[in-house]
Amino acid sequence: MGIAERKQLEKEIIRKKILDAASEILIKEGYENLSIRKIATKIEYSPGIIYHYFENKAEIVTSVAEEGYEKILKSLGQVPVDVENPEKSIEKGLRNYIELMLEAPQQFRAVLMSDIEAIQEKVNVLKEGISKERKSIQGLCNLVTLGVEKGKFREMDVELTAQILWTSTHGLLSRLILEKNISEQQKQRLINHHFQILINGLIK
Amino acid sequence: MGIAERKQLEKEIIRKKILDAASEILIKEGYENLSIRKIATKIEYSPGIIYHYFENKAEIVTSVAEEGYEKILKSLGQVPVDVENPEKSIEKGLRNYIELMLEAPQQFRAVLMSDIEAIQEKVNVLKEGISKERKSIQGLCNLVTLGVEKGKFREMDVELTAQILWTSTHGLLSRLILEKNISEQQKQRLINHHFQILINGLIK
Amino acid sequence: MGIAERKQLEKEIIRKKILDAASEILIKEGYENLSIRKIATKIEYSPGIIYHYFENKAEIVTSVAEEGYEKILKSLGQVPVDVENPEKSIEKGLRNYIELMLEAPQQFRAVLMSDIEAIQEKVNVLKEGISKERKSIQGLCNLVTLGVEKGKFREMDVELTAQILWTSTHGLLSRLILEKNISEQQKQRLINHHFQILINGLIK
Amino acid sequence: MGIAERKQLEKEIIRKKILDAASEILIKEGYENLSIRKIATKIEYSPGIIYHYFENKAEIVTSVAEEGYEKILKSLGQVPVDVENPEKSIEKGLRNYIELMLEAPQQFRAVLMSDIEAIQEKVNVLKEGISKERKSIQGLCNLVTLGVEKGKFREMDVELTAQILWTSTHGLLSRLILEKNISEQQKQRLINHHFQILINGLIK
DNA sequence: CATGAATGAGGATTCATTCAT
DNA sequence: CATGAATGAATCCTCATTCAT
Repeated sequence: MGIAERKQLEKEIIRKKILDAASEILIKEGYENLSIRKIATKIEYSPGIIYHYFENKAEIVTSVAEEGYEKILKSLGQVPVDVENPEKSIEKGLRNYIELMLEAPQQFRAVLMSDIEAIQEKVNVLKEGISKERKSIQGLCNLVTLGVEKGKFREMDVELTAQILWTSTHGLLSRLILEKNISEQQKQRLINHHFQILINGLIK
Repeated sequence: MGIAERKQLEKEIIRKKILDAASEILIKEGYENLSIRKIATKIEYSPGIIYHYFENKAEIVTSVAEEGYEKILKSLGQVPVDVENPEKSIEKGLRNYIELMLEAPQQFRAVLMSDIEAIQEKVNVLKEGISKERKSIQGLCNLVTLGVEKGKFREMDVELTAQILWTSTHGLLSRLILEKNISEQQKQRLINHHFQILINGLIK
Repeated sequence: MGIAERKQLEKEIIRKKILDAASEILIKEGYENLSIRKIATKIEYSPGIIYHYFENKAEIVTSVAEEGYEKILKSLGQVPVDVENPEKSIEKGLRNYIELMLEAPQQFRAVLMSDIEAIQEKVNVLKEGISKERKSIQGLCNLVTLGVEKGKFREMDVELTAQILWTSTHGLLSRLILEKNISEQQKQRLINHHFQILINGLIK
Repeated sequence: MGIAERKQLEKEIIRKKILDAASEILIKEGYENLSIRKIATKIEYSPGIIYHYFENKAEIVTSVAEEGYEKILKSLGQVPVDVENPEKSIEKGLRNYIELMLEAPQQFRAVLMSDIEAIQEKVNVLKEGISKERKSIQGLCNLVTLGVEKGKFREMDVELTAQILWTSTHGLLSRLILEKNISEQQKQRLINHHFQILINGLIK
């Protein structure tokens, strides 16, 4: 490994450190409380140094959001496909997603509720043809297709269906995150009911 | 009109001015960029005067949110009930709601996507028993009840159903607002599909 | 009573109201928290009106201090003279004073620890010949004179003695007021010891 | 001298500058008129920078007070002990103290007449057992003990005596500081008389 | 490469005071 | 006589960013 390479690597490591610190603050304290100084303190470097690795604060936030989005993607993709009961796989994947996000609600907010354009570009999901770009949506598409082919689901536009499955779940999730004081039991009831309606909405 | 009355009226006008300014900033620049100073500049008064009309910033934000929420309520309540086809009334009401919110997207964000406690207290919707407090949910409940009684909808918990109808729509709406560059046509396709799945999810 | 007179009287009443309100705030919340607005709210008038009765805030504070000082004076003068044991009267008077001030510590601070010139002019006590002006010091002087004449006290400058009796007591008192967390018992021990030393300092 | 050291030194210098500026304002204008902005203007820096060197305003005030308190301590401790005549050492120490404080009257006020909790914690003197904590009181205690042992002073509680010696002197001093227009001669007469009474109050 | 001092602008509030009504 | 709206300056403090070292 040449010197240039090693330097590049080191640079990557610090970048990672900064992003991790930012992520942690975002997760623990929310976007309003994220500041360059806090990041610097956390990584035990000076505030100035951060500007060697990132143009400005916005770039950090965007990068964190990207990382967060990767996580989201994975949660949806990791579910093993139950070929006979694709609706079960859909439900499982989305439940996975809900659980994961409820564990890091501030990150969810940062990624999916912020209005920073750079983030939204990375995260958008409603465009026609998006299933070719986003693996998460693609996964849902595959499962829907399966359901249709098996004759379990109604005939319908597959991508649109995947999108609606996702936006609906997203809606429930964002309210679950914003509304405090909801009992665990009520949460579960809501989630269960959500899937009852959605899955029933797919089935013939 | 007496002097006292006129003064009262003038006071109301300035209050309104402040709220309008706040609203405009909220709509154009989002919550992060709302400041007392900005409001003052907009209405061409000194910052201090704002505290004549409002206790503090939170009260302003809350008031704006309340106004926004009133709008939301109305959109859901104004739909005439089609007794024979409650699912049509549900869809109409929620479509109304989507349209209205798409016209004032930042206000929607301010009210329904902000994490300000004072606001959330006024708009929370997931609590068990909420249908007794919120007219909007109550309206949905009535329509669902109707559908069940008519034998059109499956037997199910009415309040939970109303809540999920709302959160799902909320999810689609919030993504429609955050994702730029979606064609009008795609928007309509998504909205149509959304209701196809949801309504189908209710029906026997 | 003529109209002019009655108006004068009314004016006095409001002045009194303002001073009482200011006094109450001073006593309860201290000088730092005294504001024109708070006074206005308390007397249920508008802030503006206060400037009809007083030049500015300083004048109010000064007036309150004067009132407070009157109180202080009285506490020292009201003790019945024990001709045979003037040292007992001295102690009683000063103990009276301590007790009174401990009940209204903020007022004590406002009057005796503030550095507002106008107040200090009314309250000074160290000048040579002050015993002719200040009844309180005069009272102490009389008691000291009595002690000297009876042959109980050492021969000494009477006015200086009265002044030192007062400043010493003032010193104890001001520390008692500023230092929190002193037990009642310790307070009493200090006060007792204070008089033991002082009185012993007078006696032959 | 290494770079780090020099930087450290420079930092100390600015800290000192800030404290000096604060001290000066305190001395000239009193606590009510001390503000971060004023300090910044005086040292010709921006207000923000002050927060590099101090957590907040309170820390500045506390630091100034500490400095002042150090002075006080020294004045009381520097007097050589006259074993045969401890009363002379007591008087000398306290006279020292008076002189020193009269030279920096507003600093005295800042430290000993302010009601800022953080300061009071550092200078309180009336608590039972304080002689173990405060060297100044401890010094007085030693001298009093000496006097009692030599049979010159009456038998009495040593700590209480030290405390009263201090509070009495504090009382005289604070009045000397607050009352303007007292002739130098009268000042001296008062101080002399003060010690005559006090010392006589100790002696058998 | 890294520091950390420094700035300047901005954040929410509070206040004494003035003045048209 | 009395109001109360309005100001302007002040309060403490925080922040993203820059830049000499």
